[in-house]
Amino acid sequence: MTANQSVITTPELTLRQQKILGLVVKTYISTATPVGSKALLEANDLGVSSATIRNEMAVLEELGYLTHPHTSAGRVPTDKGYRYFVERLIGDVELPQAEQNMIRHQFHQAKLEMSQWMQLAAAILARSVRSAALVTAPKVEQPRLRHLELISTQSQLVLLIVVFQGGTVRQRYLTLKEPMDQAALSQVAAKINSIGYELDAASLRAKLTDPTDFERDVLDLLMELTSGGDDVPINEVYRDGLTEVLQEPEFNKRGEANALVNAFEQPTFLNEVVSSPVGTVQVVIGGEGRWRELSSCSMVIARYGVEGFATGALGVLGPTRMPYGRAIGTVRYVADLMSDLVSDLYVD
Amino acid sequence: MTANQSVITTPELTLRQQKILGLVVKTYISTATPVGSKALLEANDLGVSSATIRNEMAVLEELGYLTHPHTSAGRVPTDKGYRYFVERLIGDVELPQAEQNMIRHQFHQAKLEMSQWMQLAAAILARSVRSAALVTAPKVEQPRLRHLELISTQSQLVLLIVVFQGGTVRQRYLTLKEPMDQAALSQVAAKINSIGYELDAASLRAKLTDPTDFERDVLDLLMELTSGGDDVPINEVYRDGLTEVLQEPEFNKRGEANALVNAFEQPTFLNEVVSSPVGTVQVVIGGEGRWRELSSCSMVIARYGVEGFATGALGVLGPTRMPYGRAIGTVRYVADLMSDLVSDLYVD
DNA sequence: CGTTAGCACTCGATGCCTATGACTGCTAAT
DNA sequence: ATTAGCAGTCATAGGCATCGAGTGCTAACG
Repeated sequence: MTANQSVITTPELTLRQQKILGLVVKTYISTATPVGSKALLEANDLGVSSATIRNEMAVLEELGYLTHPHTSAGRVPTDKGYRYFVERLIGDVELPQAEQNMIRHQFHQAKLEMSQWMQLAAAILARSVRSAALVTAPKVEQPRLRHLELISTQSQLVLLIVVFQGGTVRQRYLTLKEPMDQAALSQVAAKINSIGYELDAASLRAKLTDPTDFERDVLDLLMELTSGGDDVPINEVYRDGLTEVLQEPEFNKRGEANALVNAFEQPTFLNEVVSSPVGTVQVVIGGEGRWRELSSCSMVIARYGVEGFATGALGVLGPTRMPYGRAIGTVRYVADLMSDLVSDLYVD
Repeated sequence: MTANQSVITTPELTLRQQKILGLVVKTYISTATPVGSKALLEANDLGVSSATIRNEMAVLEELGYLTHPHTSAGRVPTDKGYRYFVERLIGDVELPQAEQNMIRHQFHQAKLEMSQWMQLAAAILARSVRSAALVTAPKVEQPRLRHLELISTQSQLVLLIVVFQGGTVRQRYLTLKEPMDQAALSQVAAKINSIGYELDAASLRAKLTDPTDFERDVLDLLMELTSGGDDVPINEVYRDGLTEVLQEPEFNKRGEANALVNAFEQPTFLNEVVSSPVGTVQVVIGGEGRWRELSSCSMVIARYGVEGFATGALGVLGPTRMPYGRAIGTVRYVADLMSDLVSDLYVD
């Protein structure tokens, strides 16, 4: 293997350049300061002098993988550099067995409740990757009715509670056009329960012939609740680790910190991931594509759950200077764990 | 009324001192820079010269109501100064009618769902006070059973869903010691539903004679869910406005910002308020008492709901340099609104 | 031709100095 | 009791020299 021979399908980078790029990325990720040729040489055993490294770095800069903050500073990876690192140089990202066990153990110890698991998942992601973590609740695709309850409150207000197959519960209040007592409400509920058991809202509507006005209202509400629509439960998001990630030096600057906090509070970017299949981990570096504001942030996200049945999203949000290996490994492992849980619990 | 005659029961401060203290607090709150004697004089029509104001300020400083960041700077209120301001000088804190209407209007426009109202309450608080807002879900004291559902999933796991009077829903998974099919589960659920309707968990246990092992497990879980215990739904907290409040100049310093973000993510201070009755607004300045870390933060919090039945907490968290008048007025108004909602919906 | 030693150069960071000016605190006069 | 006047204080900002990490270039080397 000669020096300028390239691996895989990367005609433009020599092996040595790859090695140097990888080392720069790794060093910068762990030290947070621009890395110079000399420092790189001292910490790692490359067979060459600092001058050679400087030359290679200059080439890597010309190719767009590295930059300089200013003339007399060391090199810093560009987004393209990180991207190359993630795609080709990162190697094995699987979590060590010991950590996998630890995580699995924590899940087994938690109380048997979805919300606890999601909170736990967020905590694990945050601590393991040292970044902000987000987990959304799994969303059932075609929820089938399990049980419906109509509860009268005062002032012509009725509380509707629906339990769907798999245990999703939704509730909503409903105003009555004319008063009804609890007995009448229970009767309607019983009727819908018997007709609609294990049906989705559309089938239920088709099957319920000649509904009263009130029954029609209830059905409309059911449709609305199951279609999802715009009321995607933005609150059903579990978060952790914001404090820790704000410690990172890149968030000294006011603007960067704000962009991060904003994204964390309004994680619209999680919708990005809906297009990808369950099980694949997506890496967005420096707010590629849209997400201009997140220029100094990266995210590693994945969907979890059972495709076509119930899926959610989870991931981490941190500086571009993120430990991508750990992040990808942890996100993948936790997503797989959560998928198993969903498959155990929701699919019956 | 002579100049050194005091109002109410404040023997130590003359009227003029009160006026000056009030002006200093107000000016500092709106400008965020230490206020000097001259600036104070120019903006307000006091009948005296700057030298007199300086003398009075020196007295106020000696009494502990004001400080100096350094010799050549203007005055800044101390926590004691803010406290005095809030207790005695603040005057009318009721929101103007127009704002009340606007807020009420927004509540009427929202979808009829408790979670939406809480999110809305947080949003209104955050925007109106320009600080971070927190709202916790109302917690029912002695929840009575409305409906219980047992749903079999694979792998000897049962999902238990309970609907309580008033619409609170809790769910939890339960492991079976030996397999049971859905029919058997439904039978148990039906039995508990018929016996326990409108009972609290303790009464239900008393009434259910000779329970099977599985029934006992279900009852234990019910007790655990209703006693609240340590699993106070820390996730059932609605938040808003963190981004905005982080813009305030006091959070330029890393440490202060972190303390705030921490408190916002883990709002243990909301437990502080459980001792106070519904309807009273509590003001904690500069992390008085415990909350040492929150030395540059203040909070204005209140409980809402129906005493002894279902109550939650809400409030705002911001810099000590907080518009206390608006904060108290808004928190009170929103808390009252939420109390009305709870009373309409939960009490039947 | 790739590699290397050596060296001039760049530029942020640091420290020191000197205004500048906003305020105070004091004193003496009113 | 109040006020005008003034000396004194101290954070802030700008100017300037120093330092040093790190680069880019050139010439020499194998």
